Amino acid sequence: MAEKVTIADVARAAGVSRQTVSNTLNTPEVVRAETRRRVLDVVEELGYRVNQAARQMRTGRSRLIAARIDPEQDGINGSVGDRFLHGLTETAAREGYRVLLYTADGDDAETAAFDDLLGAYEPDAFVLMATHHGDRRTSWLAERGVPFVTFGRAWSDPAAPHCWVDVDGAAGTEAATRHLLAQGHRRIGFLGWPEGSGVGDDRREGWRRALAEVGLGVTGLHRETEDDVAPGEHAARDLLDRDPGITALVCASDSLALGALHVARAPGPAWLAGGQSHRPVAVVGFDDTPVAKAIGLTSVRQPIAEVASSCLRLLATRLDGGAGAPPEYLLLPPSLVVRASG
Amino acid sequence: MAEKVTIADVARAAGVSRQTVSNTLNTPEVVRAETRRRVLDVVEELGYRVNQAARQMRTGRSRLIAARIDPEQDGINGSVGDRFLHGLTETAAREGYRVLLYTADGDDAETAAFDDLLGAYEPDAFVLMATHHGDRRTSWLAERGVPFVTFGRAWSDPAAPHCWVDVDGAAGTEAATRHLLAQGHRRIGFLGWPEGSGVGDDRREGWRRALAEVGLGVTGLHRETEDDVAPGEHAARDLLDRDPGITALVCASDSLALGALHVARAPGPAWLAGGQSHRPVAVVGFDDTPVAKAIGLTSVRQPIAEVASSCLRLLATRLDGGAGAPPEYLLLPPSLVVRASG
DNA sequence: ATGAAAGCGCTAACAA
DNA sequence: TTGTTAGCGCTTTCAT
Repeated sequence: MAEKVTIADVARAAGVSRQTVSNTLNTPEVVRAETRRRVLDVVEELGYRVNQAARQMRTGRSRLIAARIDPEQDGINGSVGDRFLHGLTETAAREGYRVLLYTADGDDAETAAFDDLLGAYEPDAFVLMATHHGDRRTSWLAERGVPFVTFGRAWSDPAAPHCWVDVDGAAGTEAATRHLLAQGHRRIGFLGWPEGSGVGDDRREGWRRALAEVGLGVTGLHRETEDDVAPGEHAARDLLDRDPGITALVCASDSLALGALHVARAPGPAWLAGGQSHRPVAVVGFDDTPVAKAIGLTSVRQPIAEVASSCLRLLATRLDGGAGAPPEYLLLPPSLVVRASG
Repeated sequence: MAEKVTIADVARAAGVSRQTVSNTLNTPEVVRAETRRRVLDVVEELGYRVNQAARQMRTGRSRLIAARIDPEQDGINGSVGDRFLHGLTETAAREGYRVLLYTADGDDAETAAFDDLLGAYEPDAFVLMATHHGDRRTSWLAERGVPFVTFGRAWSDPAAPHCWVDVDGAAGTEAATRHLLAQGHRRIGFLGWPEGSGVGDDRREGWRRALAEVGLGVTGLHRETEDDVAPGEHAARDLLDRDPGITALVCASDSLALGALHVARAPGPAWLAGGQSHRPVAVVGFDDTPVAKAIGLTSVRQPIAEVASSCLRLLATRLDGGAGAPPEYLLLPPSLVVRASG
C-alpha cells in the first residue's frame, strides 16, 4: 500500500502551517507568491494529494457524480447509454469529478438508490437518462434539493426547475424524411412506439412534419409497436402488405429498422435477403448504433459525447459556485448518417 | 437537501451511546439482543445510513472499486467491456461496494490514474480488463500492495500474485472448429491478430488443436491482421483467393468475422451479399456481440456476467477478512451460439 | 454489555 | 499573510 502523505507532511517539509498548504491549494490568491511556490514544490515532490474523504467531511462535497448503468439491454439500444457514460466519465475527470455507478430497475428502485447513495457516499449530483412523462425520479430529487441534470427533456414540465440536455429527435426524423423525399420517395411510412412516450411521439412528429411540408398526409402510413427487432419486422410487414405503394420507412430506432430490413430491400447491394422475394424499400433507423454501421443502415445519429459533456458542464457550473443559476435547457441537433439502406 | 441523520441522532433516540449504535451495525454479536433490536428500529425509523467518508477516515476502507471504462471503440468489441461493467456494478452493490469509473489511454496513463485515484478517493481495489504480456499495470499495483483482480489471465506469469478470471478462448475456437468439422467442413481457415497477443494466440491455438485432433494441419490456412472490419475483409479475401478450397472461417473477433462475411456467404439465407458472386463459406465470430445477433453470425459467447461476478467475489473475499488468502485463478468456459452464418 | 476518549485528514472561522 | 482552534461522523482503544 502506498504510504500516505498528508497535509501535515507537506506543511512540515515546506516549513508552513497546514492551513497555508490548504490555502495554497484551494485559495491560492490569498497566499504570497513565494510561499505558494515553495508549497507547490513540496506537494509535487512528495506526491501529495488531498484526501477526498477528509475534505468531504469538512466541505460536505464529495466531487462524486452518480449515474445509472443500465441492465444489459438487447445490445442495440443499450449502446447509447454506454456511449453516454464514456462521455460523462471523460468530461467529469476534466472538471475534477468522478462518476459513481449504480443500477436500478424502474423509477421507484432508482429513487431508493438515490436515497442509499445520498446517505452513504453523498454524491454531489445525479445524471439521469431516459426521462419520461411523469418521471418520479426528477420530482424526488427536486423535492429534496439534490442537484441533477437529465439527458432527455422534462417532458411534462416546460419550465422544469432542473437543467436538461436533449437531442432534437423530431429534427432527426424530419431530416431523414426529407432525405428520402429528395431521393424521390413519396409514400414514406413510419415505424414507432406506442403513443405516450415523449421520445417516440417526438420522433413521429418530425416525420409527419416533413411530409406535411410537401403537402403529404400520414393516414395509414404508420405503425406502433414494442421496440425490438421481431416486432419491427412484424409491423413493417403489416404496413407494407396493406399499402404496397410505400417505398421507404423511417424508424424510431435501429432495432425497429433492423426488423424492417428483414422485409425490405434497399436499392444498391442487397442487405438482408430472406428466402423470399422483397420489395425495394428504403429504411432509415435511429441512433446510429454499431449494428447500423455493420449492416449499412442509414440512421440518425445523436451527438452523445456532446450531450454528456454538456450535462456535466451545466452541473459543474452550478456545483462550483453558481448554485442559484436558473436552469438551462439544451436541445442539440442530430445528424443523418447515410448508408446503403436508404 | 436531505437532512442528515448521524449516529448521534440514533444514539439519542435509542437511549444508548454512539458506540453501541456502531457496534450494533458492525459487530452485532457483541450487543445484547434487546438493545440491538431497539437500535435497529431507530435506524430504520430515522432512515440512518453510515456516512462513508467518516467511516473511511477511521477504517481506511472506502468500499469503492475502481474500474476503467473504455474510450469509445468501434462499438463492436466495446460491447464486451460494457457488459462487464454492468455485471460488476450489480455484483458490487450486492457485496456492499460501489464502482468508481475512470478512463485512461494506455498502460502508463492508467497507472497515473491509479496514483491519482489512490491519493484522492482511495478505492479499496481495482478491476482491470484486457491484460496482456508485460502488463505494466499489474506490476505497478502489485509493487504497492494494492488489491486487484483482472479479467484476463496473467499472461506472463503462471504463478501471478493476484487473482484473475478469464474465459478459455482456446476452448471457444476449438468448439467452433469442431462444430464446423461436424458439419462436414475439412478446410477451415482462421482469421486472427498478429502473434504476441495472449488472447489472440490463445484463440488461434484452439482452432489449431481442433484440426490436429482429426489429423489436419494448418499451413496456409490462417491470416493475421488488425482487429477491424476492413482488415478482416481484406484478409479473408486474400486467404480465400489463395486457397479456394476453404469452406469455413473461424475468426478471433466479430469485427473480423463481419469483414469475412463480406466475402463469404453462409449457407441458408444470404446475409451480406456484395455486388459480386460469392463462395458459400461458413463464418464463426467471437464475443457474440449485438452485431453478431443482428446479422445472424454464429459466435463464441463469453460468460461476461459470470466473469464480472467472479471478479468481484474474489475481491470481496480478500477485502473483507481473507487478506492473506492465496490468489485464485478462474478459467470459465465459453459457449457457441449457432446462427445462420455457420 | 456499554460508555468515554481520541483521532482519522481536512478546511471554515478566527486570531495573530 | 500566516497560524491556531475546532470539529465534520465515525470506529478503535480502553475503561467501566
